[in-house]
Amino acid sequence: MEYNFREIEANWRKFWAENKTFAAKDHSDLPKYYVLDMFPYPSGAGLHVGHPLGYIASDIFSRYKRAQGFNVLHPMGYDSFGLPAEQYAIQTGQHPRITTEQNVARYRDQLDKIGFSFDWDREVRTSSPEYYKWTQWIFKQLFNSYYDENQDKAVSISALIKEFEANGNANVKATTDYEGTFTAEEWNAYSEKEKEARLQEYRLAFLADSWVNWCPALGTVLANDEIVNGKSERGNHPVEQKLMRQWSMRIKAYAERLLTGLEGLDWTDSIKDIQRNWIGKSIGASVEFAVNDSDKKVEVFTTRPDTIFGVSFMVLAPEHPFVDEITTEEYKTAVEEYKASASLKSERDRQADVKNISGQFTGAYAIHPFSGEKVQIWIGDYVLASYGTGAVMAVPCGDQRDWDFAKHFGIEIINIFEGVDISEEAYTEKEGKIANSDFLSGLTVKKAMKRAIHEIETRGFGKGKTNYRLRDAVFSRQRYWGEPFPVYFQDDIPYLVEDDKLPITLPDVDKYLPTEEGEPPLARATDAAWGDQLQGDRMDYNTMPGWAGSSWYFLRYMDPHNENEFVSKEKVEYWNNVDLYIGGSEHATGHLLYSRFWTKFLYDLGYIPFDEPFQKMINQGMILGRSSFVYRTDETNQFVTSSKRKEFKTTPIHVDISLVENDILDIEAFKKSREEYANAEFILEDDGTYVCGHEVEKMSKSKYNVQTPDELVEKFGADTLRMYEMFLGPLEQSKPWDTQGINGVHNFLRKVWKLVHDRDGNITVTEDEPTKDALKTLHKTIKKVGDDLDRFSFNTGVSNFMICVNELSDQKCRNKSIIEQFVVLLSSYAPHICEELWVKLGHEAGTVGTQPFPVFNPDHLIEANHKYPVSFNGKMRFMLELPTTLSKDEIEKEVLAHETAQKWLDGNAPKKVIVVPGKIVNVVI
RNA sequence: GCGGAUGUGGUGAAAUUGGUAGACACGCUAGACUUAGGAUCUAGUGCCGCGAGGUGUGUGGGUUCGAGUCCCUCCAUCCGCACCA
Repeated sequence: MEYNFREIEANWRKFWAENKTFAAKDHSDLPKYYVLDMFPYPSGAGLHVGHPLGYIASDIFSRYKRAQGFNVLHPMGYDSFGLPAEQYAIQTGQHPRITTEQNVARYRDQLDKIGFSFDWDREVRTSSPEYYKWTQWIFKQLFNSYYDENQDKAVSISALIKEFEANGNANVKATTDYEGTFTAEEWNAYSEKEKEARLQEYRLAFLADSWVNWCPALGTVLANDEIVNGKSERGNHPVEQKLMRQWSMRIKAYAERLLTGLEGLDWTDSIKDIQRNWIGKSIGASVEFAVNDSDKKVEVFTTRPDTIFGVSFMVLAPEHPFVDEITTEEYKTAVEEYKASASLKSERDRQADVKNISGQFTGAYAIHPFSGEKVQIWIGDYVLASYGTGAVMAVPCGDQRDWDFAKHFGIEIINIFEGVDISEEAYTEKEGKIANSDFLSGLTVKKAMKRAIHEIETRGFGKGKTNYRLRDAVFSRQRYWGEPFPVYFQDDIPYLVEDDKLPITLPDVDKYLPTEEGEPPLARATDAAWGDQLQGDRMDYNTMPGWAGSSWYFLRYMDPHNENEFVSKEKVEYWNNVDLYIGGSEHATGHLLYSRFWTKFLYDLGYIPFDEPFQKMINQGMILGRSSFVYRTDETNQFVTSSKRKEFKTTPIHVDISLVENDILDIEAFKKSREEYANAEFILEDDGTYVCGHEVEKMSKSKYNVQTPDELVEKFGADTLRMYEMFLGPLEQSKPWDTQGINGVHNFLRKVWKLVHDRDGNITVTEDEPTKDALKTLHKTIKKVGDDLDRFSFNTGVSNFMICVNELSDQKCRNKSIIEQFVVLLSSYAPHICEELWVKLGHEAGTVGTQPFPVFNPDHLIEANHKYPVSFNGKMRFMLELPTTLSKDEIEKEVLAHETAQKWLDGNAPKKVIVVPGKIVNVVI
């Protein structure tokens, strides 16, 4: 009887679903292990073979952990709010909910076919009201909180209001955009609107007029991480800066904790570096420079306060608010012109155009706070308005950009470094000694920094300061298919909807487009559509961004049906954070940063007992497509086979990979595939076949190189697909998809089947004592497979199974106990066939997954002899089998006595002989 | 420019602490068998050479009895950041 994978797999899928074999228990004496996949956006295209790669790895690992005696949480869900469903709705008028449901059903069907051990009773969908009720609830907590820098955590805003009422903001140290001070009397005299406006500057979720990335083509604002090279990540549309009243998240408050928290995480260095870079911490000082003949003070941020005596001019960003006020009459026109030309350049152009030095003197002077000397104030577009204070103190001797600027405009360059030549370029090393700098002269850079900050602080014109590049995250989108805000407006003041009114569900609209006035689609909803959800003058028309729902979904899996809390304390305390997270690295600055932020926030409020969501993370590589090409002649419209294409002028054309097998084109199918090919002519290989060319590219519909898991499951079975995806190479690496090798893996499973069956399907296992060889093979495999799983080396795991089966087959092993343990070992990789064989070997159905992982016994690997590779000067010359009991000297004697050794020695005595018992022998001559 | 990752046969790759480079698989070559099946079996397959042998892990150097692995140099590819003060 042949290995009938179709029947076997269908049966076991049904069995697992009916028996809820993989349901995770919320209460258990077993230790817990939480394995999580990044949940997918259910797109209309369905899954291709690249998507399940990580899911297969995490599934194997989950099954392995179960075998090791862990209570494993391994859930799956859908990040089901998003743009494609909405774009489709705009085109067709079909509600995105319907599209989404269809796509989810398709995904589920595809996932089910691969035999994952997900606990489907815990499925979450970010677009379901039961789920986004709690996304809205978390938003409310953020709105109701501010960041207290004294306690270094988020605290309820009501505490802040009390403090304002009692003492104003004099004693408050909070993360805020508000820089002024007010007394209790002033606060209490504020109108409600004024109070709320002030509070907005403290809340962690707040409404503010801010410069946002507006994408006209998508009709919405975007967060910084949603912009790649100045274009929208989705659709590659242009993005412009626009001042808009938007919801934002004060993620800046968590900058330091997001940075230091990385240290304890088992993530790749590259992702950690990307996050560090994104947060962009720099330590230095803020210093005020008084403007001559003015009461204005220009604040600058510098990382090199030690070089303050090297300041020979200052540069403001052209957009700096002081520019107009300080510019002297004489320079008004020139400054205006410069500002105008700078504003014409987009941020991106300004960044691209690094080599062109430009700037304009304002006519104004600043007073150096220490020397009291007058320094020129310039404007220049190399200073960015959005970073630091939008102004720099220019130290040309120590900063290359300042040096270039000074050279270009002929400004004095003061050298404050001892024994360093700065005539050709600036000295940017943070080493050496400071000179020519009053009280800093003679100090090392390090000491001078401390001293400078100390002096700046004691003399009262600045303070030590840490700056972050991380910007607050824009949190509203002008879209339909997202979470509505639990917010209504009364007299333009935002109010939160009460908890018992949550969720605020999406109202129906007539069109999924902005209104004529440019309001978001939700503004189209009639009062009737809002129903009794409507409060105040109007509801908030924005929806939340894609990352809202995904920032906390890993918590909901722990308690997915809880109607009273987002997660119960008891359950989150048991499951704790994610032990292993598998997903792509493309979320480095988006999802992975925002989840960490929300986790820390919920931790601060005492709702969860951990402040990092994902302890260990593995980023799987991308699976690339292997495109096939036919070559059409430019003039005669013939198709030329690959080897002869150089004889003609041809254009390569993508051909659907389903029409190609082993690079050979199915000519008849090709002719039928498109009308224009129906009468195509071919120039063939000499053997009469048409051979296609190929190239490795990203998998995409337009390149006709998409391989779906469905067809492979149909052809070879899920177990083969699972093992083949793992066999392709290391999980983290990107690799091309190539179906050619899948036969090898399929044959392996057939060999496994044949270990247990004869040709007629009879079970052939014997119950005698296992042979030494079989025990050695098995235990070698137990050790290697276990070690490989522990280091997530899934590809070498597959090789080890193959080696094991090859050896057992060679040994004609039919021993039941050996085969049973092998089946248990293999069951995490190929669960269907192993369940089937397990039952055939006489065990209860569905229990192979709960068998303990086989225990490695090193005794079985002990050998009487070792085959020593004997090298001369490091080059292996021959093998010599010797008893392992021999001493070093005895080994040396045996080796040198060997006739091949005599040949290589050629009568000479060896200079030295290195013997590593049980390993190698090396003779030096 | 800065930071990170990766470079090994025709292909995907392996080599976990420095110890037989290329396991395992694909592909290919030759043969066997035939209940013609995406079957199985045998032998071979890094490169050069009939062979003995030589040579070989991106380049060049170093440490070592011994280097894919450790150190230095350079090159290529990919990813992230980039006038960040």
